[in-house]
Amino acid sequence: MTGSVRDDVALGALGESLGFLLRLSQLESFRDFYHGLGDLGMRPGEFSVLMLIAENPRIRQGVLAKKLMIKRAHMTKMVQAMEAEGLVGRSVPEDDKRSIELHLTKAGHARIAAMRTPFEAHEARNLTRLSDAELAEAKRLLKKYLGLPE
Amino acid sequence: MTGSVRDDVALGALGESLGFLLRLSQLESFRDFYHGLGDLGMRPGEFSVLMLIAENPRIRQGVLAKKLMIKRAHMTKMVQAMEAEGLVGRSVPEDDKRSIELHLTKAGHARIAAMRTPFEAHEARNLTRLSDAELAEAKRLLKKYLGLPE
DNA sequence: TATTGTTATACTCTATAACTATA
DNA sequence: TATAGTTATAGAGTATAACAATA
Repeated sequence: MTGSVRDDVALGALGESLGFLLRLSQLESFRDFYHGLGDLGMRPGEFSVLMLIAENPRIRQGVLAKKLMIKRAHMTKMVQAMEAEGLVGRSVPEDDKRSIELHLTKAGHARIAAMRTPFEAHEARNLTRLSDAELAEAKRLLKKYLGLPE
Repeated sequence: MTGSVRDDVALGALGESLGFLLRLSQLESFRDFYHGLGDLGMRPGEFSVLMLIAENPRIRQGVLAKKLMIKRAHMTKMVQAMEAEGLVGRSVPEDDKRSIELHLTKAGHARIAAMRTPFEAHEARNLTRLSDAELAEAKRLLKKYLGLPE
């Protein structure tokens, strides 16, 4: 039996640290993501890349990397893996031949479509402890913290 | 010059995802942590371990690992490194010789004391975009999301 | 000169399983 | 048998620097 010893832990100043709370919350959220979408063979980071390409066809790798706070070197590997999987296509634009534009293949769109319902279920699960209003307020505050538009 | 192309990116459904917002917010917060405390040779995770040991003398490794959502195998390595640095001491309690109790050494306490002011400055920096009241509300909501006491 | 994407390297973090010693 | 910590291994994420092609 677990918890028999005494595992109530005082958090002290850490319990009032935004960064600490963000870290734990993010781990909790990712855990739920894997719980609901793990079988679909996609991690949160990959999912976000796919979603952003879908929303922004012909987006460039560097722009995508910056937006997702992923290093360009890492983005290269992710995108190459997704291209090998047949989810993403790449093309060099005429106006800047250094860069690479990304788009979803048919399979990429299908993958997103397949994940949509379990993803929404995952999002809905966040309501177990937070009310609708609280969840909305939490999102609003995080967006403001990030400097994102309302 | 950066931003000359057009790097306004539509987030779509992702922009309304709590997990996605948590992820970006956490990265932003950690970035600031490194900016303010990086020179002190301690990462956010190590700092949280040190703080929790300080708050809970004689805490057991497994309890600490569970609270911080760190795998026990990883916690072993972290604690060993901190012991090698002379920050943490370990002892086997009489009542359960399988387990290990942790405490801070004098150097460990000194390290925390040295980090206190820059850590508070880091926390204060979170107020640049959020008001006092908003920051407090954000923390309250995250704690509730985590199932932590008020 | 600066930027885009690439490659290579190293380190951290995570996940898993097998192991030991205790319970 | 179950649990606490350890070890080993593999994979994923991150950071950095050097490079080629292009701007």
